[in-house]
Amino acid sequence: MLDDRKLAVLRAIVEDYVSTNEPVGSKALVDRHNLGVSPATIRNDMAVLEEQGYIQQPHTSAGRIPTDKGYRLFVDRLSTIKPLSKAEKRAIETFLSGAYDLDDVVGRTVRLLAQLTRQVAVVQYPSLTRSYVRHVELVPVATGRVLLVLITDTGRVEQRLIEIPSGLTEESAGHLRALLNTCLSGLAFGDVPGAVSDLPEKVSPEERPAAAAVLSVLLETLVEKHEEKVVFAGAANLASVDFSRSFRDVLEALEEQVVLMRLLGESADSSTVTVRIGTENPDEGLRSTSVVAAGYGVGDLTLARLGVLGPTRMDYPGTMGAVRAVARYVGQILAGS
Amino acid sequence: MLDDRKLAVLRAIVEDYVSTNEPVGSKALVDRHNLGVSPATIRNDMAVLEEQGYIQQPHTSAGRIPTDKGYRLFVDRLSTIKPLSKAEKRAIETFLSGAYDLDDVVGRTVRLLAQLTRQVAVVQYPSLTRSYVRHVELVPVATGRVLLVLITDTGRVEQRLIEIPSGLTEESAGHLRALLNTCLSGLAFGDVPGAVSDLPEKVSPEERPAAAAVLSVLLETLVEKHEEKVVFAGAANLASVDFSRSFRDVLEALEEQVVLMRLLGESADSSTVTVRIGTENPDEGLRSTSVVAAGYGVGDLTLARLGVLGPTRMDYPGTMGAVRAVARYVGQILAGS
DNA sequence: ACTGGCACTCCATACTTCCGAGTGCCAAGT
DNA sequence: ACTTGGCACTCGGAAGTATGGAGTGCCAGT
Repeated sequence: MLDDRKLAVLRAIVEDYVSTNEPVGSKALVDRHNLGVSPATIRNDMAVLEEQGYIQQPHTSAGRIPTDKGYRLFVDRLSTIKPLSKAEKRAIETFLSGAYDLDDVVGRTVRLLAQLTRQVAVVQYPSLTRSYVRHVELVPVATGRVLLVLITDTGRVEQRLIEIPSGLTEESAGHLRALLNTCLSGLAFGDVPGAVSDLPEKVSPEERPAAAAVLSVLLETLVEKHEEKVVFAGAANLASVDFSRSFRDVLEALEEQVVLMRLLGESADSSTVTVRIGTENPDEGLRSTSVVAAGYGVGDLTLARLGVLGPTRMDYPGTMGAVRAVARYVGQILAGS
Repeated sequence: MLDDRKLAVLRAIVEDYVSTNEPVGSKALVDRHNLGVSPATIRNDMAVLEEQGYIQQPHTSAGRIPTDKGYRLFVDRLSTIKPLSKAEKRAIETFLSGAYDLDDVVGRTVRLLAQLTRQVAVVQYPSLTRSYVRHVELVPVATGRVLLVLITDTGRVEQRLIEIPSGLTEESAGHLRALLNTCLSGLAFGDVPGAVSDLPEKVSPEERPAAAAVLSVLLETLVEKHEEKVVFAGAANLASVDFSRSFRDVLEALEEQVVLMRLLGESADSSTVTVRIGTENPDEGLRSTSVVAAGYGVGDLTLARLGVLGPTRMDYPGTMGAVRAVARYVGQILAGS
């Protein structure tokens, strides 16, 4: 259907269009890439490519630009992920190694990725559902109120304020804390509900209401609606590109946690880089953007995902390289802490 | 210098320009406001106002628009803060009352403020320097590593990972934790350095290196460079306005914590609403924006600041009303939790 | 199957025209 | 001493009008 030269032409069109941001014509193509044939031949090829839906012309008598389908083919078959330069790798290392807690790691990562790709970076916090409980803390903060602090093995710290109408003495709090810790330490979040089901029976009757309150909050807000946290950075980079859609839509989408989560997609294999192009995107208003994402984690375990959002007219090989590299380094950092 | 009618003219110009976004001429003025004089008279007044620097014309033979100085006069002497409508107040209450921890309060607040004013909202987390220590926690997370968790009376939870080369037994950790808590609980952050200076002497020699490590982190990253956290929301609202400067600058500024902090300014009196207009702004690139900010806190104590950033061409009375109202409600919420 | 030639299309740019809102100023009125 | 109507003037923006060039499709020739 598409012989080698036609594929080469498509590749050349994508590359030129990405770097110049202008529709590319047959003449320009043979000038810049040595294809060994004349413009007329290229024109015939381009006619075929257009018929198949890989490229299109904005107006009659203008050059061609790739369609989403064209980018898809390019990403799948015509390009390879571009490794970062030594300098870039070093930059990543030095930039990430100074982090002192999880918030800091995530914050640095998202800024780094934005800077590296000159696009909008999105990073998800290590998922709670795939983490393990390291420590549970109960801190009475006022009469009738207790702060539940939960620390995971990935360094994530979650807090919830709990109302305990019956009050809770310092002593009972200590008791309950000890119980919770022995019960939960080392447990995967998914196993928490089963492990605590019989806990109310283990405490004295007067402590039971408090225990129930704590447990209900624990299960409700932490386990069931396994809170996923996502941050982004580099929105300023959107300004340099002009989207067909007013990029108000894009900014709005970015500020919606839910959309952001869907954007990164379900984690397939850990370190595989996935690309979603233009209309492949679930979200309205992001139809003119592409998302390059990858999972990150420690060892085989994928903890969460991170990625980059940019115009469909994007340097896919370079972006994929950056995303892959950053994902790996973040995994290393997390493993080492 | 400026008689009453000239002031009325300036007020009318500001109001009209804010609502129409078009330079306003003498004819339009007398039509829309019943000033009781003819356009020619207004023209004379406008000439004076222009000479004094309160208004300017974009081009010869165009209407006038206010200068920064004009807005300043308007805010200081020609307008009063506009109270919110009942419906808006109710919206604030219901929206904020569902929050379950500090992160949630701040997150909701910033989104609420952005929605209310249709501009970019900025909220600072309750300042550590003005908070009190409620609880200190030490959690060993791996050999040689301890997580220091610090909880303030405002519900803020800070965490730092600490390397302890010599290691720390569960027992020593408990001991140290108890010491820290008795030492620091209830203390203002400003008083922490003094209170811990003699702490190393109170622990057994083998625990001393660990104690020193913990203290150095505590003092360094929490007290000295009293970490201030700021978040923003509503960047999408920037899209509807077109700034003279490419708003890339604005977005960049928004992603800089430091700039954001400076933006809100030093807290003067708690609930006074302050306005910084255009060039009064410290930051380059925000010269075409104005900031309306106020402190919030519990009782007399100002914990931090929040505000709104928008174009100088802004509905000051309305924005000031929204900022003031939200600041008050946040204070109430914090007081009640 | 490829290539050179050729007529055609159409976008972008630049240039011109034209209208009207708005101004400044002046002389007359109160 | 203000205020006002009148008037000439300015200038930006919209709409219309060339013009050039990049790019195309097609065809006949190799």
